Amino acid sequence: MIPDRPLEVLKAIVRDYIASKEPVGSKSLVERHSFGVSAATIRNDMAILEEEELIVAPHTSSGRVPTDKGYRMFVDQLSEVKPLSAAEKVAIEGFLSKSSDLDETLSQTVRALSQLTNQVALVQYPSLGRASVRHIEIISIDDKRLLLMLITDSGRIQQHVLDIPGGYEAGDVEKLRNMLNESLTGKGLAEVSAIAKTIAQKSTGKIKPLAERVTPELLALVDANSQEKILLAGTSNLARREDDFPGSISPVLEAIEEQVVLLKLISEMQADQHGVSLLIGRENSVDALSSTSVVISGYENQGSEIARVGVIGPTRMDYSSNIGAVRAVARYLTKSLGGSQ
Amino acid sequence: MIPDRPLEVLKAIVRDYIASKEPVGSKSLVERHSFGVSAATIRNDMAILEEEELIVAPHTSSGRVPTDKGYRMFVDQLSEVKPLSAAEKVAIEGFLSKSSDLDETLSQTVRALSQLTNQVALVQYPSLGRASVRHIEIISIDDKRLLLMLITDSGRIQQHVLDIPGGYEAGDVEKLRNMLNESLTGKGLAEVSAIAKTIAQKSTGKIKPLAERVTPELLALVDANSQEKILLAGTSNLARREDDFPGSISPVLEAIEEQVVLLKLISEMQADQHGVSLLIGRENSVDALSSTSVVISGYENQGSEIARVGVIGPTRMDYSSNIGAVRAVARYLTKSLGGSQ
DNA sequence: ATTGGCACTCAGATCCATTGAGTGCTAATA
DNA sequence: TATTAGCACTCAATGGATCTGAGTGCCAAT
Repeated sequence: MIPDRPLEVLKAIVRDYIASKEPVGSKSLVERHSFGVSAATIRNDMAILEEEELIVAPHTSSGRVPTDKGYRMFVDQLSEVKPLSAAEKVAIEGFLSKSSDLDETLSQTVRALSQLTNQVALVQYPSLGRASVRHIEIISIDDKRLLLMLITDSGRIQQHVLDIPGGYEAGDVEKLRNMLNESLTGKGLAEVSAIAKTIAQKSTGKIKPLAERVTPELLALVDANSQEKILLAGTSNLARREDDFPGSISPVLEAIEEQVVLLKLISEMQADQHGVSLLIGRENSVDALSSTSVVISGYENQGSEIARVGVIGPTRMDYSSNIGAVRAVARYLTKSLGGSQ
Repeated sequence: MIPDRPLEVLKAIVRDYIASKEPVGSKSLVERHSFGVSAATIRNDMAILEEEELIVAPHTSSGRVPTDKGYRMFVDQLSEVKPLSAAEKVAIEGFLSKSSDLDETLSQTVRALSQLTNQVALVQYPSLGRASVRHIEIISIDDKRLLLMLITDSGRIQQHVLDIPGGYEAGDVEKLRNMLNESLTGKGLAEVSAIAKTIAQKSTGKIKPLAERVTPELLALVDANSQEKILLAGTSNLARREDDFPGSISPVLEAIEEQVVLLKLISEMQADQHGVSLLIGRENSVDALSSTSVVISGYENQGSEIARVGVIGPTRMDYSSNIGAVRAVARYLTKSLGGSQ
């Protein structure tokens, strides 16, 4: 479709623009790269690119800037992404090796990724989807309160404090816990709801009131667990890129803080050839994010993809290194979760 | 010290400046407020205020702007703060009544506060200081892994997954848990360290290796618990106030994301007459925050102050309503924690 | 102590000329 | 046919120069 040299010109324009943040013109292009042709020829090529809407001129007589479509073609042409430096690898490993607690692992991961990329980093909590119950625990706190815990095989732990106004007996709690674990351990979260209800109904005698108090809370925990959640880090990195945003950054920050929106966005994305998924500029459906790009990869727990991790930044970002970093972090995360979780 | 009318003039200047964001001059002052004197007289008063460094002129011939010292005098003169509207009260109660889980309560509180004030809101997790062990739990996850939990009386729950490469026996775990709870429940966190070590030493036979594996992790949990932690919400509210900051907001955002700095800042603050503590502009020691003010109040759990909650925003903020909101939220939080935690 | 009057200041808006990077087009060239 | 040199043209950005008006400080009068 598009001849060879013009394509090279496009790549050069993207790279120069990312580096310099100035619209790039034919002359500076020929002197920075060795195309072996004159500026006039480059201009002809640029005319082709403009025809294809891959680049655009901010004003009649000035250099060109890549369009979303231009960036898209650029990344699709990327044959290899920038690998992490040894130092960066060490840094990630150091971050991730410290902990085997899911909360901590994720929060360290997201911080590491944001420092690595100088962008806003995000990580999605493992979603319930295929998660199942690993263990249910009921702990006595004092004579009128219990702590109910749900542990899923994705490593997520959720707890809730229950008031039992009438008090309870230790033996009953023990029995209920055993009942719950026997019937629920290993079951998918989706099944829990139905099973738990029958337990409440089937239980008899002294246990019944306790069961009827506990099971609804258990369901609430399952629900809370299915509420997808995102962890953010490095919001100020966006602010530092202030002038990459027309008008003000504030709507962008708002949109990013809006979990629901972000979740929808990243859950619709599908990995491409590099194991990462990209949305560039207006390719995403959120208006406030029309001048940002999102780089996402999935991470896995025990072989099945469970959630995503990535960065979000101005369209004018260094795609190559960001893709590399996101991919690497996703891999380390998978490794770290598979190993000790 | 400062005569009556000039003081009134100062208040008017602060209020007008907060509302209009423009330096305020003598003429607009006399027409917006009824001082019963002429502009020239106001000018004389303003000269006094300027002499006292309560106001300052951005450039030789323009209106005046309050200095940090001016804001300080203004808030110290505040006899009453703006009470919350009925709707706002309902909103807070709705937010807080939903949950008895500490994590959730705090995260909802901080979100509520940020929406109420349109500022960045922050809440400090209950600090260990006077916290003590409520319960220690060890849960079997599978045959090679245990989940260790520490629950403090401030309601904070901390957990960690332990690999036990050699496996373990259920009975041993049971015994160890009982030992730990007997000797540690009710003890202050500071004491835990010493006691736990003697347990590891005193334990004999089969339990010893397990105890030696578990107690260090328990200490690590205590340490993690003593790491103070802050929850933030509404960062984008700062961005919306962009032009209240000279240069760029990005260093401000960075400073706010720096937990250590913030913690130091708020832990040094002491409540004043309104039950709130204020730092205005350069009164705080963090350079990047020199054009922000911090409004903080303490909240309590079972009668003793345990941590703080507040907002941070541009010096040019509506002190009256922010103080009101922070104070109210702190009270609701205390109530909510005292009641169900 | 307060006020009207007045000369003075200075940030910000408006207008204008200049500059220069960059373009599109054309005619010549390989 | 693809490339190139040359040239006229465009237009954002820059830097005065000028104007305006809100606001001041000060003084003499009340």
